[in-house]
Amino acid sequence: MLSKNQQIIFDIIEKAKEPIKAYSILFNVQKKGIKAPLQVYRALDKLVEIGKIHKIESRNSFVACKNSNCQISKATAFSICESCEEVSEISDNKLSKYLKSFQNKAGMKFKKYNLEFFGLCKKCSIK
Amino acid sequence: MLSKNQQIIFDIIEKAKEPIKAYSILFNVQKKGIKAPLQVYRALDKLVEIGKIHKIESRNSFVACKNSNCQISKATAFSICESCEEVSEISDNKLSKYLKSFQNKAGMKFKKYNLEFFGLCKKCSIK
DNA sequence: TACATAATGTTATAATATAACAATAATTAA
DNA sequence: TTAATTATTGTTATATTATAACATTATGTA
Ligand SMILES: [Zn+2]
Ligand SMILES: [Zn+2]
Ligand SMILES: [Zn+2]
Ligand SMILES: [Zn+2]
Repeated sequence: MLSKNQQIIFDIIEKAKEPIKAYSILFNVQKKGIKAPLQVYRALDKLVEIGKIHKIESRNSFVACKNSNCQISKATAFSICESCEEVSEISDNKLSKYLKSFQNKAGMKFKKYNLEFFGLCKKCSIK
Repeated sequence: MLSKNQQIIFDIIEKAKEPIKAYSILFNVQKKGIKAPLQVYRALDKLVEIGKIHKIESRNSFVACKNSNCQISKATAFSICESCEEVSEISDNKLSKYLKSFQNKAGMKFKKYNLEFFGLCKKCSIK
């Protein structure tokens, strides 16, 4: 169960349909009484922790999770268009299976990963 | 060929042997006459562009490239210890081959990717 | 030379994120 | 159901990361 602030902030992110930044969220929720950056960041931290949202690290922005399984596994993959900045979450069983079981040469076993692909989306590659 | 500032900043990063942050670099190069953040960020941008260094996006820090091939391909993968923050660049042909050729369902072809694995390094997993 | 491009220097400011402390709400254990 | 514990909230101040704008100098090239 999400707390009041968590729910407010999650709703904004989910409605956004595109990555949204913390201070843009803040601007959007000020009418609902959330006035300080920290209130936003705390909710974001929690939402990331429970897998309801993901942070797009290269863009410092946040999106709602579109899958069901990464809530547990913290295995995230995104495609990012370098022209229009469209971001979409990749859901590919083969890819996630491969990466989840990946072990590096030092024998380090990983608990989670984040993968960001960059390129041009369909629309932008036509232009 | 690196310019004067680029070389100074690259040397710092290479010597560091661990990810280093922009303002930490700035502190280290002030005795050499580089006084402003922008001077550091411009050199960093260029060094990232030519593949001499990589940015660890989840940590806002920079490391020298340990491979030879990602200078061209911009295909980067790192393992990050969540306890001691040790970062190492992964060099795994099978992995990079797989990811370079990855296509998502929308048929989007990618020019580059960045992958960050998180877990506990050998040392930290013993404790 | 003259033109273009890349790099530098400098000041100011924008954007992103956390520290520290106090109060309140929700959960759990006795 | 009271007490203890944990999670959440509110608030102010500040730290950290990054870029805008403009002027100047160096380097490469026709
Ligand atoms: Zn997800
Ligand atoms: Zn696009
Ligand atoms: Zn590299
Ligand atoms: Zn470690």
